[in-house]
Amino acid sequence: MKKLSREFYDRDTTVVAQELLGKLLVRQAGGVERIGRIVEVEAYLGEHDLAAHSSKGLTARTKTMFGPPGHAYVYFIYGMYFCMNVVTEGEGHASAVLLRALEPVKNVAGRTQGPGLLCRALDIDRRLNGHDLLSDDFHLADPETAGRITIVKRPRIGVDYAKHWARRRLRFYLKGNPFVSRP
DNA sequence: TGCACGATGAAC
DNA sequence: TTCATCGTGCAC
Repeated sequence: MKKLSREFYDRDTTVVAQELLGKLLVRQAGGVERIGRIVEVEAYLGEHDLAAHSSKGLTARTKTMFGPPGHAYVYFIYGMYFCMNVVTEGEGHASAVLLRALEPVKNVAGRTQGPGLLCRALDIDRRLNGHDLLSDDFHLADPETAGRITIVKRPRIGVDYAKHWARRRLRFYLKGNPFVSRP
């Protein structure tokens, strides 16, 4: 189980998003190591992408997205949930990949089908915004047990306000996986 | 300084 | 389809 490198994240966001499928999210908190396999993601392609928070420009909230790759962008939404992203590409590109669903692997209690639920299950909240994903307590890893997978491409969820960007198929998930939030 | 609304999830 | 619940961005 090898930790993903900085270089992995510093590439085209649609490529990183698809390659994240099947990877492991590792979170250590309170002496417990929790692990989930990524089965659904969405790519957010920078300042031009009207669905991306970074389309508002550099603000206190979007600061992490504008930062270096390989860091977590965690935000609070609808007054009750947190969502976790992985920052991609070079500093200033303001792109990221939203983790939408996990398949439980180790010490995962509660459901993980959806961005808000997976954060709750893995104890991910605002404290982890900007956290380096090459750290020991919070990172992604390669399971190195690669099997054949088929990737399904669909429009992103909940971004109908984003004009033509709403139509683009930037949501990726593992075909047939029962933990995908909205197959 | 106020206010509309959101990269959600659950209930009805 | 409605609602819980609050931070963010933008209008005033």
